[in-house]
Amino acid sequence: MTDALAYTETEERIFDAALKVFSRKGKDGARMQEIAEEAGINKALLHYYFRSKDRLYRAVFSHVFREFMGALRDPLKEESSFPEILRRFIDGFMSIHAEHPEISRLWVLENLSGAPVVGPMLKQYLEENAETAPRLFIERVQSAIEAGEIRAVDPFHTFITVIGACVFFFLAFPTLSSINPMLAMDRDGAIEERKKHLFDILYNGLAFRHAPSTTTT
Amino acid sequence: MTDALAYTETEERIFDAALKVFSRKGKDGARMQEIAEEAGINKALLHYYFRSKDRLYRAVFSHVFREFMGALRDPLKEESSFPEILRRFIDGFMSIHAEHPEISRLWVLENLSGAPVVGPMLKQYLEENAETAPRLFIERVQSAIEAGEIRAVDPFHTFITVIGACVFFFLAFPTLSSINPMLAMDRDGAIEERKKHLFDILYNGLAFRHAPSTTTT
DNA sequence: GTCTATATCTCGATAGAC
DNA sequence: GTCTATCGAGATATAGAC
Repeated sequence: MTDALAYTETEERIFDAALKVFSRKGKDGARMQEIAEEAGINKALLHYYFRSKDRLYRAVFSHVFREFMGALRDPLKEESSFPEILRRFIDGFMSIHAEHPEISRLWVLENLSGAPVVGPMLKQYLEENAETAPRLFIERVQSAIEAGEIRAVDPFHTFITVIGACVFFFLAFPTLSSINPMLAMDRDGAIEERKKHLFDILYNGLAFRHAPSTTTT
Repeated sequence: MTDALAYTETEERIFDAALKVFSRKGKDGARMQEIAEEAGINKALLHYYFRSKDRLYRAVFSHVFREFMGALRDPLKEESSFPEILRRFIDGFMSIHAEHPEISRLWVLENLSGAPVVGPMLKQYLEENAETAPRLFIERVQSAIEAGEIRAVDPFHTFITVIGACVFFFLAFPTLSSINPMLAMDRDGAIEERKKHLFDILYNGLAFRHAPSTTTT
């Protein structure tokens, strides 16, 4: 995170620390003291830079929001075959999470407490932008159905299924590691395995079981 | 929740209220005052029954844990064909969440903060019980593969995918409703739609695309 | 068992020295 | 810009009346 922003070094340290703590405990559960320690400074400096806990949270969340929506969208704009798009979408999505699992943690925490910040933010984003990730994904699925490339599935539910199957791995990582300790022992290997599995099961789930029913015009 | 427990009526009210509040804000973010108001009593009574916030949280979580693991396991013990088992597993899992979305919220919150309570609890549960939901699910998938009923997928990743695709719908419900307002307008209908979609895409994802490669012996 | 009142502590936020 | 010290609100938890 905090890649290309007009932040000083200290602001970045605070920002990253806040992201980490907020994504573990949520806005209410997070402690300013813990964020300060994580950033290697003291509480007073947090307020010097961000005035209040609420402003700090909003700054963190809105930045993460924009980064995330952009990263989700980009692979969907490429011109490729449907399976190739799907593969890149899954790979990209998993890679973002591998590096920054905080993003969807923060997002889910928002949802659990009724989405007070992300709700209005997303509403505005969807109104102002034509090419958003969910819309593009749904359009891609619809085109593929119309072209006879995949079965007639519900595009929106397919979107939820793909996202959910990707994200859940990171959301439930500690529990899943308790069930299968190999996950924690070789996290990177498990993520690569998971990318392959996801494309395999999901594309197979979308594809026709026998031959395509229509010929492409 | 709180179905067949030796709790008084007041204890149940506290219990349900605590589950609700903990599942929205997490253990640290939850306020005893809010739990008391939700239960229609005052703070002092919470401490009378459960001594401390920590004990209340553990009581809530361990009960939810047992209920949940049992409900997950039951459909996997039935004697049926693989697709029928899968369908019942998905339907049952979705129905539990439709009625009690707090369960997986609480579980995910635990994971986000490093699983301090569920980690040891799950470890002990897996050691003491032979027939647990993850184990049974994996065994079912393995048997189906060996019988030539489905493709040779990774059973553990398949478990994660099925669970994740089910749970994410509830975890991200507010966000998904922003994208598609129909979800919130007809929640029950959307859940039934989702059950159908999930079985369709996941079973199709597991099945052979052409004919089974081996004949059953 | 259930309440009010209060003790004690922790948190977010600010004041002020450097 | 960065720190220490501290205020005041709000949190958990307890005491004690009924």
